[in-house]
Amino acid sequence: MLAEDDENLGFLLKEYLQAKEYDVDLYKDGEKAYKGFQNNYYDICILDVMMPLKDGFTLAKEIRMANPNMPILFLTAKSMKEDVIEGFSIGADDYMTKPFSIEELLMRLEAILRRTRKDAASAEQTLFQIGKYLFDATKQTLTYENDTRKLTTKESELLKYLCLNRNSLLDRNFALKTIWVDDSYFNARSMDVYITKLRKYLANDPSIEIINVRGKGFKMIY
Amino acid sequence: MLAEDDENLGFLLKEYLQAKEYDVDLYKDGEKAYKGFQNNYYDICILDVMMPLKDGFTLAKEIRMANPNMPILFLTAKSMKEDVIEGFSIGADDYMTKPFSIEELLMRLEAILRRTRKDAASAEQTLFQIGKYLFDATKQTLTYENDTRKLTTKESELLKYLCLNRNSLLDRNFALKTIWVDDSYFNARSMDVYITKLRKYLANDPSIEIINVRGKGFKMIY
DNA sequence: CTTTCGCGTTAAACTTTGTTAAGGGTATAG
DNA sequence: CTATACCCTTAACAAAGTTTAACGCGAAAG
Repeated sequence: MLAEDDENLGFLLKEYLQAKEYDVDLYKDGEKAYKGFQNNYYDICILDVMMPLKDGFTLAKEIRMANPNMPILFLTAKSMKEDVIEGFSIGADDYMTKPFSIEELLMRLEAILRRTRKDAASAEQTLFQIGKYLFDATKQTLTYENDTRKLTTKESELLKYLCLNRNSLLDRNFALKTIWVDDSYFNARSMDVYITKLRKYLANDPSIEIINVRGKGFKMIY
Repeated sequence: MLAEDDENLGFLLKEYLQAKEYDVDLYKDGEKAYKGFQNNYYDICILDVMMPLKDGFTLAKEIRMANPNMPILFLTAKSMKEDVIEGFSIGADDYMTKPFSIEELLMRLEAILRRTRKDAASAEQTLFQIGKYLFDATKQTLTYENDTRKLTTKESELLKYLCLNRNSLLDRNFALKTIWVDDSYFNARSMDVYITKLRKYLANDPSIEIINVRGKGFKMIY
């Protein structure tokens, strides 16, 4: 979503981004932009600050109210320090002052999308930072400072699912069915043994904990 | 991690960020920085581009090789368009040209951390100040002065709901259904046992009370 | 005033998990 | 073909978490 009241600049930006394979909707004032936002799903909002009817800061607040994670990039002639700071305090992801290089805008836009899409694509994630450890689920290695340890398949799978559920529960039966194929009593005990092993491996960083939730599963926090 | 060869600027930045409660390690050339990176866990890397021994771009490539998710912010006197573009192509999250406002740096840094920490922090409130106690619902810990006690899952859940209803009623049946899944007679008695436990844990600060509302539930006041 | 009911508290009973070590199977090297 | 190493499971006992039981008390109901 692109909200920009300067016709020339707005059109130019839209053309440029479309040439880069982005789908762009251009709105020429803050109110139209907000209506457009409500009726579409956008990956990112590029907002001019000074616009008729509703300014960019107000618009951004409303957008963030509706969707706290929506990436926002401000685009403005205001370069006063206070404005930049206001922009970021609203929760902007980036703030560019006119005149700017259109290529730089693209770069910044992609830097933001890279981050925000990573979370969505995280099912494929294979590299995890666990406190001071680095865990590579593909190579099945766990590194602490200079010390790299090779993990077995089961260790690695279990740790991966704990990572994917960071700070929330990894359901016991889910883990058993995915990693151990069936959730028998003995497999459950086997999983407990593996939890003990992982706790030992991760003991160097005391901020990492694998907490048991009785009857439900485990959660790893850090 | 802060890599900056200009002594004055480096020191100033470090001081400023430390005043904002960040832990900062300052490195004065690219090679020292890389060694530091390997031996520590950082949340973000702030890299000057022109540095002795190893420039910022090269350093960034090496860092990203080791950890593709590491947030990187470039800080540089180079404002040439090609440099900005090179910085972002390496995968930078932001790029600031000198001279810059130190407050803006902080804002941009926090915008990046906001995104990358999203899963950790955003979900819901997890930290509660209960009188002189500090309660962390994620870590399941209750701290009084220097003494930290680990809570069990049920203790922690119950205390969390008491906190969320501070000074107002936590409905008995609501708590039973959310924490104990069903509101049978025995579960209700179990909850009473837990209330007793929490009262004991919180006894050090007499201004905290968990008051029973006969037939309705409990309310915690402080 | 007496009875009933809900809650406070403690401790025992029961269930699940933690931990260590031994056993069993399979791949790899000699 | 045998020996070894490695991974995973099973066993056994210890420890922790949760529920149940029992008894006492005081407030509400009759």
